[in-house]
Amino acid sequence: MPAALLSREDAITRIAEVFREHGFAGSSLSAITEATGLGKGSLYNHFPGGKDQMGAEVLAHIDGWFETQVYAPLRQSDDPRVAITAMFDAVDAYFRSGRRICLVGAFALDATRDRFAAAVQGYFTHWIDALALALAAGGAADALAHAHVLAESAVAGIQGALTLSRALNDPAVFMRQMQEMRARLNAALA
Amino acid sequence: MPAALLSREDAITRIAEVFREHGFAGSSLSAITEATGLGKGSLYNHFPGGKDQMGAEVLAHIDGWFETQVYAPLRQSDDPRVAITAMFDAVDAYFRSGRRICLVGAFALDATRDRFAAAVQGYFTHWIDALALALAAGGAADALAHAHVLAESAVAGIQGALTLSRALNDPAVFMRQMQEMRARLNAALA
DNA sequence: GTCTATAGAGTGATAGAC
DNA sequence: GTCTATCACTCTATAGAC
Repeated sequence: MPAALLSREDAITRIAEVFREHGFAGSSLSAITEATGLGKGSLYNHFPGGKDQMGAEVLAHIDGWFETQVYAPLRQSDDPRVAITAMFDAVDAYFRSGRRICLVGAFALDATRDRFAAAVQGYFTHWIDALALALAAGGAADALAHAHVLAESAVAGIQGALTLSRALNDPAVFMRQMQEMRARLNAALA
Repeated sequence: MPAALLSREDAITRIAEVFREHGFAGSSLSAITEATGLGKGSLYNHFPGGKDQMGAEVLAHIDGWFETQVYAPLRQSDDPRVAITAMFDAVDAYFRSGRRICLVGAFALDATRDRFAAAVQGYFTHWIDALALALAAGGAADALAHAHVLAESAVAGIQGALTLSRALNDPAVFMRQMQEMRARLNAALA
């Protein structure tokens, strides 16, 4: 077997960047061949299901990253304050301080959501639930009742800050809002 | 000359709904002809600039609505608390309690932003500035300094709640988060 | 020979422009 | 409705590893 020019993972991350830039519907196969350097034959060899399979695998790859880097630490940590700080550090790195959008959030907004409904829903529920667990463990004021709503507002705030940063073409918006959000969550931890 | 079957404004709002559902890149002219009942010839008669012009006019229409229903009241009101309540009522009505996305936010996320950069940026800066003005007038704690950051976080929270609501297919997320946001802003008003 | 990865011409369908 | 360009995708062919 000849050496692959690109590992499967490399191909997936490059395809993800095409989706980020043009959206799912706006990403043509020729843009994908250009970004990956793979011809159509190679692409269909790796992803017989075509664009839909590429979308699904990109989402699975993102989910894998968040699962190990964000959700699991939130669920397992002894010290919620440390876990939440680590979450924001990971989020800042992943979204390049607001210069990179959330592909799952972008997929959620149009009909693309319906093709990947389970993955899109899973991404956000896992995130919110893991964060709520950490907040509740930290004993947020009337903890269990409010932790889920607070976690929801944090995840929504992150998504909105990404949207705003990109709309205004200003990463400072994201950085500023993440600063605020860190403070809000820390304040909730008694 | 036969009577138009659809006013220009009706056509624009129907085109907007197509964009909301499929995104800009994913909206085909045939989907637009179907939604408007206008043939391709009629569409190019009304919008010689094609899809780009449709996008621009849809954004202008949205901006007009927000200018009169949201921004102007925020700027002009004597009572910031009343103005902010009115803003959330308008937002809730416009976004149908989370069942409808923000098209400007959706456009912001992919390459569509670059086609309409000024409109996208204007929508959010006008919103944030108007809300910051109301918050500062209401004497938010160390008012002028923090009002803009707080306004930014409110607009980001709205955008994120819309994303989350649609991702989870649950309007309750949006309604819950708007409730929280109303309380947060009211608390900031001394 | 089989199998995997490559490339790309060629398919019908459909895109946006007019 | 007509146009051409481009779409997602198929198919054939090639290379080299076993």
